[in-house]
This record gives sequence, structure tokens and C-alpha cells, in this order.
Amino acid sequence: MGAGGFCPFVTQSYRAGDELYVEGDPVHHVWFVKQGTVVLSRRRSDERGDRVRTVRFAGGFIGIEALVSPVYIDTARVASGAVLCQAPIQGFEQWLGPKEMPARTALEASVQAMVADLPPRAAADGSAEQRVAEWLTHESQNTLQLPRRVIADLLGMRPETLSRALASLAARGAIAVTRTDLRIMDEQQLETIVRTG
Amino acid sequence: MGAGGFCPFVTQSYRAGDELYVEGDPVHHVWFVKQGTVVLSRRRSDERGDRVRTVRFAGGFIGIEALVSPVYIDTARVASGAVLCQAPIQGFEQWLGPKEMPARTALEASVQAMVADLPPRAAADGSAEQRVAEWLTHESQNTLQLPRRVIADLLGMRPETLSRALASLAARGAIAVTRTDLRIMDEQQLETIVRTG
DNA sequence: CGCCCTGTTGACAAAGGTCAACTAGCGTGG
DNA sequence: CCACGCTAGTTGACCTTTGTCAACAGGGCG
Repeated sequence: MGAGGFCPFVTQSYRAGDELYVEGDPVHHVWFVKQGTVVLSRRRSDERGDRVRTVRFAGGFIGIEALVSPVYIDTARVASGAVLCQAPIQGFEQWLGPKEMPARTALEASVQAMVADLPPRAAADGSAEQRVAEWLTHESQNTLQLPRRVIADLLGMRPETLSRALASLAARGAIAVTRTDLRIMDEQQLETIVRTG
Repeated sequence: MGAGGFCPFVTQSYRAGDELYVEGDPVHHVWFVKQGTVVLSRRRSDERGDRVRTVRFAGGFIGIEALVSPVYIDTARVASGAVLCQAPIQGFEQWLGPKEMPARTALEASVQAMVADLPPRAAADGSAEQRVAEWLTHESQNTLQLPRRVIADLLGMRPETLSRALASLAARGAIAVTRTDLRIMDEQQLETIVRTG
């Protein structure tokens, strides 16, 4: 029961394979898992089908990225028979209570962090060069000034491999690197490299 | 300001390299980042130093796993000069408001999911066999019945590689596998394999 | 000015991905 | 109820990628 004792959730049964939403869809609902398992997967950078990212069990929320993102960040599929409670975003937000409430602030920060952590970091997907290109296009702004050794960790590779990948991207003219500087020269080409290698 | 208008946070400046807490420490405080960057890292399974997992910027919370875990799940270090607000757990919980509040429920579920998602999945760390061993010891209970292809995704490897890793673990007597069944025979040995390969 | 640390480059080894062939369950339809 | 065919999983051979180890170079700081 939320503020004012109203509950926006509707309980419903699902069958294995049912798709709640697809990555990139505009957000519309949030679910709570009462029973069963829901599998969350994300597209591979090179469009060779999905890759399961994680699994949610009873007690978990699905699609909670709706709080901070205009679109869903994964595709959600019911793994086996499941019982879920569904609420439209607006009802969900109302249920949560006022935006200024501390718990809600913390929730949004936490979800924001979850969303931000995902994209390229999640796990090895694509070659080192592709991962570096993705990082450069999508989230290098904040992390560009961090030591290379740290960047390498974030991207799940060795410093040597990062160094080689950067050198290769530089050779292709997509970026300009020195050991103290890193500038993007051709965003377009980086995008291409992310997709095709 | 939390319930009753009280604020448990104390603002403080930190210098690059300052350590807020170490992975495994009993939780004691939660921080909010006002300015600067904090780096979160986790031990490698084979104890060869840390690996940076993610980075938090202004607006993020640090150590929020305190809500659902008795110990910190990473080591937090200030990357460059930073201004943080620190609150003891108890004050933080009080600030959040009553446990039954929807926003708080959602927050805890979200943090719980964050914590659960991390351990072995985070990124390639250790050999395929080590990652499988870790998965078997720490979180196979819930996911054991999922298709192998999904498990492979979660562990960041190909189904073929998972199959080989399982075969190898079976050859060493740590588990028993058929294509429909999977049982742990020697938990002890699995733990050893996680650490030493 | 020199030392130290971080990052770069090269040569090599090994882990895992890829492709292909094969097998065991399982469901479906005759 | 059995046989067939489909799919998930396994195994083998090969090859690419990345990790490893070592040597080296550039920058920053004392």
C-alpha cells in the first residue's frame, strides 16, 4: 500500500516465454515478481542476438529503470511460469510517494547508478577494440581523466590491451592519442567500429 | 532533510587516495558524493590485487549496500579531491523513513538486486573453470534449472566453453554432470578451484 | 637533474571462440 | 504408444584474441 493506501499493482500470471518489454521500448510499466523467474537480456553490440544479463526472482522489481530512463534498458522475458504484479509508471511513481522523500531520492540515485554501470562494462562483448570504441562514444566524458589502468579495469581488459586498442583506433584515424591525451577525431567511425569491428 | 527534518549527513572533504572502506568490512557509514569521483573496486578471485568495478560521481551514493548486506561489497577510494557527505547507517536508515514505505521497499529490492548481480557475473575474472566453480558455490541454487545457454551468458562465456568447464570439473570429481543434471560432489574442492584454478 | 611510475611496444603462450559433426532427450504426430 | 525429427548440449580441431612477461620511454615530482 502506498501513500493514501492505494495500490497500483495488478496481479497476473504469465507463461514461459512471455515478453514483458523489449530493450529500447519507451517505458510503460513496472513489475514486481511474486513467483517465478524473469530473465533480462541485452542486445550484443554487433547485433548477433541477445545476451542474458541477469535474472530476477520473487521479490525483485522489473523495469525499474523507468524511473530514470525514457526507454527500457533490457528485454524482459518470463523464464518459467510466473506471477507478477504490474503497475503503470505513473501509478508506480504515485505509489512511491513524493519526489523529495529521502527514500525516493536514494532509490533514484541507486537506479541511476545501475543504469549507468551497465552499458559497455557489463561483460566482455565484442573485441577489445569494439569495447573501447563503445566506451569512447558513450561514456568517456566522465572517465576520460582517470588513469589508463583504471579504464582498462572498467572495460575488463589489461592495460596493455587497452593501449593496443587505442593505438589501433588512432591508426584508423578515429581518435588521437598520446600518453597524456586522448581526443575523439571521428565519432562516426567509432560508431561503425562498435557495430562492425 | 528526512523525516522530522533531521539530516544525519556530515559534509567533509577528502583527498585523492583516501579509503572510505574495504571490501568485507562490516558496514558502518553511507556517503553521498557532492563533488569529485569515488572508485569502487573488488578483489579478484585469485587475490592478485583489486579490479575497479565502477565509479561514482556527484549525486551518487557510496556504501548503500549497507541496507541489505552486513559487509561492504567493494573497496571505496577517492579518486581525486572530493566532497562527500557521510552518515552512520543508523542515521541513514532513520533519514530514509519507515521500512514499510513503498519507496524504501523498492530501494531495498533494487540494492538487493545490485548486490546479487555482482559477484561472479561482473566481468571476466579468472578462467572459465574458475568462474563456473564460483557460480556453483555461490549462486547456482536459483539458476541451476535454467538452460545451459543462459548460464553461459550469465557467466560471460559460450555454451561450448561452459560445457568444457563442467566436463573438466566433473573429471576432477568436484561435480557430477549429465546433460540434464548437475550435482555438486565436493564443495571444498570447488572453493579451492575458485582460488587457485 | 634524476628517479619513479605509468604507459607503450614486442614476442610468445594460452585460453577461449568458432565451426562442424555428432548425440541425447523431448515433444509431436501418425 | 512408438517413431521420427527437432533442439539443446557435447566433443573435436583449429585459429584468433588477449593475457603475460620483459624491455623500454615519457612525464611529473622531489
